[in-house]
Amino acid sequence: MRKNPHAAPQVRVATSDKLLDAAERLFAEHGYAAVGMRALADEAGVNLNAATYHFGTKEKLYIETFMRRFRSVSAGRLDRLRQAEAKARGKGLAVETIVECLMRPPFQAVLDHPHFPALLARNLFLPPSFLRDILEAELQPSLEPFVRVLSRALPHLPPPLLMVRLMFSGGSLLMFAAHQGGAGRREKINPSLVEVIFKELVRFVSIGLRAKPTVSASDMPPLPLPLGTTRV
Amino acid sequence: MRKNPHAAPQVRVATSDKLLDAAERLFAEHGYAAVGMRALADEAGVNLNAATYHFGTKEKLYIETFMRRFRSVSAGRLDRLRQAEAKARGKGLAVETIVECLMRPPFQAVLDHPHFPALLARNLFLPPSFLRDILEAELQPSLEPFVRVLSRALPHLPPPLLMVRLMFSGGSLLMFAAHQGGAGRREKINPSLVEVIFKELVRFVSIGLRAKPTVSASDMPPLPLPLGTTRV
DNA sequence: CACTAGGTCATACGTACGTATGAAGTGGGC
DNA sequence: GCCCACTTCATACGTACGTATGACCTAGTG
Repeated sequence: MRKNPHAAPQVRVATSDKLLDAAERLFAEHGYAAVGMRALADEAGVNLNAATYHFGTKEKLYIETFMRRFRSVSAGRLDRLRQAEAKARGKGLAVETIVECLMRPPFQAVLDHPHFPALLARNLFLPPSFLRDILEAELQPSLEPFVRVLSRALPHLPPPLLMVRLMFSGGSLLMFAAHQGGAGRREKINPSLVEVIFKELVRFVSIGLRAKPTVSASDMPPLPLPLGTTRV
Repeated sequence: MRKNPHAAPQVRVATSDKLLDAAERLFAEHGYAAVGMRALADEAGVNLNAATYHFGTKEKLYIETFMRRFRSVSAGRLDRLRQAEAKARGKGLAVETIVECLMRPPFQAVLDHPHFPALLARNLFLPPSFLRDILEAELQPSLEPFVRVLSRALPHLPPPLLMVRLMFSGGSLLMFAAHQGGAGRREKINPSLVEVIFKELVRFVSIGLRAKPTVSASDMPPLPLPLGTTRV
């Protein structure tokens, strides 16, 4: 039972949510292996056994911690893209528009959730092994539509080169996230500047994507989609 | 004793080097906290106590593991920059030249040492707390000369904007490294393509750096050097 | 009221951790 | 041949880990 419907509705947070929030803080800061169940329980203010009860194992808690944010970013991206396509009414989308759809949701999440950036960098760059297949399975379909519309917007860019440049673009976003992220003592970027930086990011990436290719398609064999996670 | 001193001098690797190599493999793959001293000793084929004897603590071994690669990359960068400056004989350097000096050494290290990319991504994005100050102290002086020559090459770019774009650029490199890195089952990029990709990286970054700024210097307060490590 | 299911609790299990200790082995210089 | 500093070894210490167990508490339901 969660809450007496007649009592004053003073915020009564479910134990599992307390755990997810605490896990986000600690896992983002220190990584999966460095955080123990006792530290998690203490941070959440719940019993040691609560995590096992609600999530089964530490691994499942970790996965859920990341996935609840990841899913909402993916959904936001596809939403924006669909809206932009509806608005364009069949005409092709501009590169800037596509890049904005791609980058705004994670960028916003970085600003909304102070620990999301580290969580993102941790799991996109160097996920623990048990997360990799799960992540890849979620990542691929959420990116495929963007690759599709981008190759329409950039018909002269050989697809493998598009992939490489998208990889670079993702790195730029992730680097901002990593820099912005965390609760450490490094000064964050002035909040009034983040919109400027976002526009710069979109610009930096769009210009790079649009650069005239120096190699022809025939010089470049197809590449696997290079946007997934590092396989370490 | 392992070997007759009169026998053929089949490679006799020092224990401390065996440990550093094993540590590079394991730490890169799994991270600091996830690797135990026993796993390290086994991987290196040495006694459990060897790491403590040669390095003092696990933390010091980790630091040395990363720093021996990091130092050589930093030195390579400064070497190249100095050579380019000597060659230019006082004339300013082209952005492409500077970017090439900056990116070639880490790029080469990524190709030479299969575990360097993961090590790099791990420690630049999400270093364990005990590494942060050490890393920052080494990073700052090795990057300052590049910032200096870049602001000369891009006099119309407000310095804070240069910083932001350098952050994006570092992300692009790191993303390539992270993707290339690791011994996992993800297929690596075809070796014959890496030079093409490097040229693309330099091009992508140089074009982005050179883009005409959309904000004026006055709209942008100075930013701290945003190239260091994430503070999580 | 008793019963039940969902949730929380203290406690304990076996294992693995990083490090310390001191003995044993090693090769170079005399 | 012997000494010596250096290195390697087996073993053990105390602590922390992830998880399991079963008692207890707390509504909601008849």
